[in-house]
Amino acid sequence: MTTMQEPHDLPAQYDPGQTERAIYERWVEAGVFSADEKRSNRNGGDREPFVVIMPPPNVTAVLHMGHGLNNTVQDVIVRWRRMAGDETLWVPGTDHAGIATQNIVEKQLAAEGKTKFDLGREAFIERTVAFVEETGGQILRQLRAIGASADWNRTAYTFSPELSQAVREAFVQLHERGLIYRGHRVIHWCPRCLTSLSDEEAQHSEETGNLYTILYQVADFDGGRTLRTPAAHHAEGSDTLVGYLPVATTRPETMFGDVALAVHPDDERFNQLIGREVVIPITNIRIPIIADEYVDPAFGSGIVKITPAHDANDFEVGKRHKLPMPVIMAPDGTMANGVDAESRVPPELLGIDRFEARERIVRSLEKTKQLHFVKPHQHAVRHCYRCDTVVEPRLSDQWFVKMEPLAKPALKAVRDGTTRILPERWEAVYVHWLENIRDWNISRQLWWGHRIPVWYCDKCERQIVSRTDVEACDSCGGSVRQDEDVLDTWFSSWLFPISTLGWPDKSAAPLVAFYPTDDLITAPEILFFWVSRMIMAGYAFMGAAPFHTVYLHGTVRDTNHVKMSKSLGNGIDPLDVVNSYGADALRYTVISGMGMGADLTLDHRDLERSFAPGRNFATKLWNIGRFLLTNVGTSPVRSIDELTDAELTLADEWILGRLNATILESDAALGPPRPTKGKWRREERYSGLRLSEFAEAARRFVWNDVADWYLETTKGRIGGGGTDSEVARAVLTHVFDYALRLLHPIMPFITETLWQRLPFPVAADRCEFLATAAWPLGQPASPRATNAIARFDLVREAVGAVRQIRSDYAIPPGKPIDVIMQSRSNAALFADHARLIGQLSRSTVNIGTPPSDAAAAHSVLTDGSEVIVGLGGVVDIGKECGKLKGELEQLEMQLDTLSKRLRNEGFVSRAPASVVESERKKEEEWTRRRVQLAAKVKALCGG
RNA sequence: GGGCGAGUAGCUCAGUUGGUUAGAGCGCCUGCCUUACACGCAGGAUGUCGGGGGUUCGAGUCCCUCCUCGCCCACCA
Repeated sequence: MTTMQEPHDLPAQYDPGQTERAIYERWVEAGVFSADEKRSNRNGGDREPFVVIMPPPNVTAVLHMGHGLNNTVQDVIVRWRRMAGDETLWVPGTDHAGIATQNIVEKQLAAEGKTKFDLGREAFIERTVAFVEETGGQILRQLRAIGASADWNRTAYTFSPELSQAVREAFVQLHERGLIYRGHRVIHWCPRCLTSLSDEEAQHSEETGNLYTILYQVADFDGGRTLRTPAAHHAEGSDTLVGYLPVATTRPETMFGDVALAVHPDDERFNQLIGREVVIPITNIRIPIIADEYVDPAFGSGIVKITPAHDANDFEVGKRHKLPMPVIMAPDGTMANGVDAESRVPPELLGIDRFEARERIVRSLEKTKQLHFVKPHQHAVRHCYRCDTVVEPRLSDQWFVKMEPLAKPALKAVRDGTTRILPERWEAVYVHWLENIRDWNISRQLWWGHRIPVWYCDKCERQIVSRTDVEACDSCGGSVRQDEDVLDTWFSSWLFPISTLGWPDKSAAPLVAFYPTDDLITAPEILFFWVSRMIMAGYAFMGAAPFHTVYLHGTVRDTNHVKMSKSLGNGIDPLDVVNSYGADALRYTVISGMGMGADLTLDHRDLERSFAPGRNFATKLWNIGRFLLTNVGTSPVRSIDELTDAELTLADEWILGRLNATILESDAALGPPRPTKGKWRREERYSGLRLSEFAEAARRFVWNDVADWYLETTKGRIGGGGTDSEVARAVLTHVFDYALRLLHPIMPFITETLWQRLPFPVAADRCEFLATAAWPLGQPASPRATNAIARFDLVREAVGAVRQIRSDYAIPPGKPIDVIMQSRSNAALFADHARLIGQLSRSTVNIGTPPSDAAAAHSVLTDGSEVIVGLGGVVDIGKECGKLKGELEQLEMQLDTLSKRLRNEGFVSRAPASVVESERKKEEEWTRRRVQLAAKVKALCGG
C-alpha cells in the first residue's frame, strides 16, 4: 500500500513474483492506462495526444518471445510519453485470424473424426465462436504479466460487431469508387486450406526440384521421313529427334491442361511449325503450336507448354490467343476433370494427388521414352503461409481490390516525410513494393471471417453490394443469396487504426481525439501484409496517414540464428522468464540487447545466462533502494531546490551533473516524439527510438555513477546528523528518484515498487504513481557542472591509481597503506578530498613530499599529479625486488635476441615481410615494457 | 535473377558526420563473504575490426573487389 514502509520491510532479495501482479492491478484500478479523449488537444483538451495501435495478435495466440519483444518495445515508448505528459493511448486488440483460427478448429474436429462439412457452415462458425470465447484473448491477459500498459477498456477485436461494420463500410465504399471488382484469373490456391491466397500469402522458398523435358509428338508429321517413336530413336542411339518437340516443365502433371505449345515468333528453329499441332502424351489430345513473345528461346528447349488454368503466365498467353482453359485438378489438389476439361485427365489418374500423379506420369513417359531427360532444377516454389502446403495456381473467380490508386498517396507519404520508416533501409523496400503493386485478392473460400457483403438475385441475377443484410432483390424482389466467400483477414486488420477509434463514424470522439496515431511498432514480416495497407486505408478512408512513424524491430532468434518458434522447439516462453526473473529482467534484457532494427539472439537452453543482464540490474536497483532506505531512512528530505551551491560537496555536484547529462543522453536516444511541423525534416527523420542506447545511458548512470561512486561517498556523511548529512540525504534521494523515473519505461515494476517508498521532500507535489510522474527535464550543461565533473573525475582517477597499486603489489585488503599525493595544479583539490580518496581506496592519504624510503610505487594522473605509495612495511621489498629484477633480466635477454635478429640482414631479406613486420611490432612493445619495468625496479629497489 | 543487411574480444552486440590508447554485457583470470548487493566489489587478460586493393596526414568508419552468412523481392516454363 501507499503508506510509508520501514526500511526493513524490503526483503534482502527482490521477489518479482510477489510484487508485480499487485502493482499492475493498482495501476489498472487507478486508471493509469486509460486515455481520455477530452484531454486531447484535438478535442478541446490541453494535452498532446500520443497514440499507439497494438499489432493485434491472433485471437488464439499464446504469448511467445516475438510478442514479448514487440509489446515491450511499445510499452517502453508508451510509458515514456505518458510520463512526458502526453495524453497517451495504447489500443490493444486481437485478430480473428481467418485461416489460422479455422485451421485450429478443423484440427480439433479431425481429432473427433469429423470435418467442417459434417457440421455445416452455421454450426462450424458457432463452434469457432465458442472456441474463441473460451480460449481466445488469453494472450492479452498474458501481456499484462510483462507490464503492458494498454488501455484495456478499448480492447478491440476484428470480428466484433463494430469492427465488422467498419469492414462492410470499407468494402462498399471501395466498390462504389470502382476499386473493388470480381476477377476471373489464375490465383494462388492452397489445396489443404481449400482457399485462394493473396500474392503475399503465397510465400516463395527456394527448392531443388526437377526440370523434366517431355517429348510432344508433332501431329500428321510428313517431313518426308518416317516418323519414328522415341523408343526407336533410343534404340538406334540417335540424338536427332524427328517429329517430336522437347518441352521443359517442372510440373508434368499439368500437361493434361495444356492447350498449346508456344514458341517465340522469331525463333528460326521452330517458326515453320507455327500453326501445326502436337499431341499431348498419354492422352493424345491435339493442341496447336502458337507463337508468343512471352517465350524465351534461350531457356529450356525454347518451347513452352501452355496451361492457362494452372499458370498465371500461361493464363495471359491463353487470353491473348483466345485458348480454352481447362481445369484439370480438384480444389484439394487431386487430378480431376474440372471446368472445361471434359475427359482430359486419363481415368486411371482421376482422384490421384498431384504429386503422386506427377510420379506416375513420369514413369509412364519413361516407358514410351517420351521423357527426354530430367535434370535437377533450383526454383522458387510458393507455399501457403499458414500450412506450408505447396500452393497451386488455379483459375477461379475472386474479388480483388484495385491497388494502384490506393498506393499513390501511401507512396507519397513516405517520400515526402509524412510517414517515416525506421530503420531507414525499409523505406526502399516499401517504395519498391508499392511501385510494383498488384491487385489484392481479398476473397477466401473459408467460413471463418467477414462474409463478403454481396448478394446475388436468383431471379434477375442482379448483384447487390450492401452495408446491411439484403433480404430480397431490390430490383425484382426475387430471393437473394449472399456470396459464399469471406474476406481476407487482412482486410479487417488494415482498418485497425481507424476502426478501433470509431470509424466509420467520422465524428466519433476517439477518432477526433486520437487519429492520426503516432508510432506503429511491429516486425518487418508484416510490412506488406499490414503496415503498407494501413497507410493506404488511412488515406482512402480518412484522408490522412494513420501514423508518422513505423518502427520495425528485429526478430528473436536462437544462438544458431534460427527464428524462434514453438514448432521448432527453440522458443522461450516469456512467462517462464517472468516467473523466474521477473518482467523487468525480461524487458531490460530485450531492450538493452536490441540495436535499431537488429535481431535479438537468445539462448533458449540457458535462460539464466540469457536474462542475466536484466536480472542482475534489477537486483542492483533493489539493493541501491535498500541502502537508501536503510541509511537515508523514511523521514522527509530537504528539497533539492533549496540546497545552496556552498552546501554541496564536489561529489554532490558531480552526480547532479551526471544526472543532467544522463537525462540529455536519454532524450537524445529517444528522439523527438513527433515531427515538428507535420512532416519529418531531414535532420530529425532517422533520429530517435534508440532504445538500447537509452537503456545503456540509464544503466551506466545508476550502476557506474550512483552505485559505484556517489553512494560510496555518502557513507560516513549520512547519519552523522548536521547539514551535510541532510544534503547527502537530499541529493541521494533526488538522484535515485530521477534514475527511477528514467528507468521506469523499461523496468516499470521494480522502479514503481522502490519509488513508492522513497522519502520525498515534505513540499513535493508528489503524484500517486511513478507511472504518471513527470519525465525528468534536462538543462544545458552549466560551466560549473562541467567543472565539477572534471574535478571529481580527477579524484576518481586518484582512487583508481591507489587501487591499482594495491592490486599490483598484492597488498592485502585489510592492510592500511600510506599514500602521498603530489600535485602543483590541484593540490587543494586532493587536500580537500584526501579522506574521501582514502575511504574509497581503503588507504591513508596524505598530501606532501614523498617518503625518504626509496621503496615506493608511483602513478601519474592525467593532470600530472603523482600518487606515491611507500611500500616498505606492506610488501617484502627484498622479495618483490628479486621478482621484478628477474622479470627485467629475462625481458632484456629476449629483447636482445629479438633485436639481433632484426638487425640481421639475412633474416630481414629472406623472411616473409609479414613475419618481419610482426617481429618489429614485438620489439616496440617489449621495449616499452622494459622501460616501465626498469622504472619500477628503480623506484622499489633503488639505483 | 534483382535488392538489402551483416561479418569487431570466447559468446551476444555498440561503435553517430573518417581523428588520441576500438567499447559494453555475459564468460574468463587474480584477490576479496569491505555492515546495499557474491545476481556483488576491486583489479586484469583477450581484437591482423571477414580477405585483398585503393583514397587520405590519418580508415573499424569512405571507394573497388572477393569470400561467408542472413533477409526481402521476383511469372522464366
